Amino acid sequence: MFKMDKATTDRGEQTKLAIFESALRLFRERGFDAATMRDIAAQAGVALGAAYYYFPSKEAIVSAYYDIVQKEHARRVAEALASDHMDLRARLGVAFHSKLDIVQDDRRLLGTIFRYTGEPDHPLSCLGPATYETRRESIELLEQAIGSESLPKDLRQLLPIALWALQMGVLVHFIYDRSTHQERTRKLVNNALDLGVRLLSLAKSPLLTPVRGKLLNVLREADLLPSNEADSTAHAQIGAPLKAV
Amino acid sequence: MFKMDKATTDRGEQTKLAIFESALRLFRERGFDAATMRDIAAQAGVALGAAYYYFPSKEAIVSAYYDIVQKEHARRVAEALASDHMDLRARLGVAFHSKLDIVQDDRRLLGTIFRYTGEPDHPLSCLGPATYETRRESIELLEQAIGSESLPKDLRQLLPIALWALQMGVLVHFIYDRSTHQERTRKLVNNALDLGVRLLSLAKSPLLTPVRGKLLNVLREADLLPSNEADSTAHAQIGAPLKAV
DNA sequence: GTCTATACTGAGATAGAC
DNA sequence: GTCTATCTCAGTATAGAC
Repeated sequence: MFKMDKATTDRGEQTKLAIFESALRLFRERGFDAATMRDIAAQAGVALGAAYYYFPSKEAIVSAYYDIVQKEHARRVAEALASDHMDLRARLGVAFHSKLDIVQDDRRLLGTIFRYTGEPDHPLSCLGPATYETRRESIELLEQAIGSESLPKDLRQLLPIALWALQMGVLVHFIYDRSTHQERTRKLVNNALDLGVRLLSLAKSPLLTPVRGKLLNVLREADLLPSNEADSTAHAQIGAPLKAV
Repeated sequence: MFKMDKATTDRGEQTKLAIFESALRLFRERGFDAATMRDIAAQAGVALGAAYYYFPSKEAIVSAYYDIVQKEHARRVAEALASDHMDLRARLGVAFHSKLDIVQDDRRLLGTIFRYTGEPDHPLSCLGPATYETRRESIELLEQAIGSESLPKDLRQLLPIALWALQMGVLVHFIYDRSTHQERTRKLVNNALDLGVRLLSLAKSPLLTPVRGKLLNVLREADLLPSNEADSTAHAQIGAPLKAV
């Protein structure tokens, strides 16, 4: 399941993988904070320095984990979309549920993703410029799931980002969900998508074009959507999910 | 402006206040991470242990700060609502902007509020059970701002929580906002409230009663709203903003 | 380039003396 | 209530083996 990259030699790759897997094992057993870098290195059979040689910080390991989750997510969604012909609701269901399937056993680990939400300049800030690329891939995956559904232009721009926001919310709910196998979150996803698809049909109505326009303007002014004209000014980053700086 | 509580003696209160103010000063100067507990204690003229006697952790100081912010917020909103007769839009404007006024100079500090978002059991998790009381007060304040506006029962239940969620989002935007004096966030608040109040009139339409019902059900099933019948089962906490355990 | 071994710093947090 | 001493652990530094 796990394939790491960027270790230049074959042996390096082996070592990096060993460190990564040792870390994951300890994170799952004891939680992120209780697992020390020294234990991780020891369990992987390498010296402390080796761990830091491959991962600049403990959080970087979680970050690598999340990258792998994202890749696996993309793979599963692409596979599912290719094989079957599904309607929008079903395609979104696949996108949302497959994500949860992947992280099902790592909820505590997933939580650390949010640790730097409030620190825009931190390299691991989940809304910051440094994680722009990850965010973009995540949104593009949802665009794929939307596919060629017939939509007015404004909704086509809005929907992927709205879904991304929903997905972030779902992940938070997932982390807090104490029901067995997080069935509540699963239900939330299903209900939210059912309702969302229904609201989408409503929202498509030409009667609501002006309201949609207003909404888009609000989001654009807040940099939560890219503005249409090419503008070179650098603004806030939280949003600007489509902007790199 | 700052009044702390729970220091048993008068001298204790003095010390606690000194530590708190020293901490705030250093947080503002250097940021949360760069300000060490040792510096805070030194600046307050006490030993390290004294600082930990009054605040179990560095984050707890921020937590205390946020409690004070909340009290000040309640004061200002109550004052404004008492003096003038404003419409809903204006009242909500006061609620949202006065909050931003209070934290205007402490954006970096505010960010640490979100540090434990992903750790449900942490005492400072901003969505966890441990901060339930703070959350409830915050929602109640927004209920006051809604006041006696005529609303269908379901919207009356939904609106305060929706506004609270909006406020959290606004705070995140505020932290990431690089525009001068965070004027973008101010605009976002104004635009969002304009649009929101307009959508609210639309949403009140009896035609939409079934859709509203569906929405409420989704949220209730996810424990994002308290269920109507008294149920004794303890569920997820993220939501259940009205539940304590 | 890939590591080991070891030592060191800094800072959050705690124990126990007073 | 307050201080001093101490602990733990992330992270850095360095020097060198292969």
